[in-house]
Amino acid sequence: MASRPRFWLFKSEPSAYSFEELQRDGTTFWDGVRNYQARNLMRDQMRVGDGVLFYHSNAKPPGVVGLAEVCREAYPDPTQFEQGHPHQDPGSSPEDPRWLMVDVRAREALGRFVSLDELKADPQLAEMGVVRRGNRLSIQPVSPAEWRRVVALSKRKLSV
DNA sequence: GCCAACGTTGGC
DNA sequence: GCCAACGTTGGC
Repeated sequence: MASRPRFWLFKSEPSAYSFEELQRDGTTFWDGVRNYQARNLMRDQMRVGDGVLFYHSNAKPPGVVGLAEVCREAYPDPTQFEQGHPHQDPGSSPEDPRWLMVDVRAREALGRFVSLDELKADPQLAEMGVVRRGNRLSIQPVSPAEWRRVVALSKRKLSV
């Protein structure tokens, strides 16, 4: 079988669920993904132990705040069946669930916050999904080199 | 608040 | 199957 991604970037709006909350909770279920591409990545590629860059979107500034890992593989997202839930999907049924989620567990916070500006400015990260304009995918594969680079940046003093 | 990017929906 | 309309994302 071909190699699969072992690292991911998960976007979350900190006003909805922040990395600090994940650290407090320890683990959480990643409900609410309603995009087929992101669902397929979870279903087909994501495995327990995969690394997760926790990214704060719609934040000031946006950027990567911490590390986490997948701790349970894809299973049905119950919110799709909840009456009146904002993520309810009347077209999905428990017999054939359309939407899945994984569980994630907090690892450590990064040495420091690595902003989107800094990711964009780094030539080694030019191919990273999150720096590309218009990329709205909330779950993205990250290469091993990109993972190492982001972690390395977080351990380095911010050059001004 | 603006708006570009992009996914989804539905008429045809 | 095309594509215009619409809704959402998310940086700025």
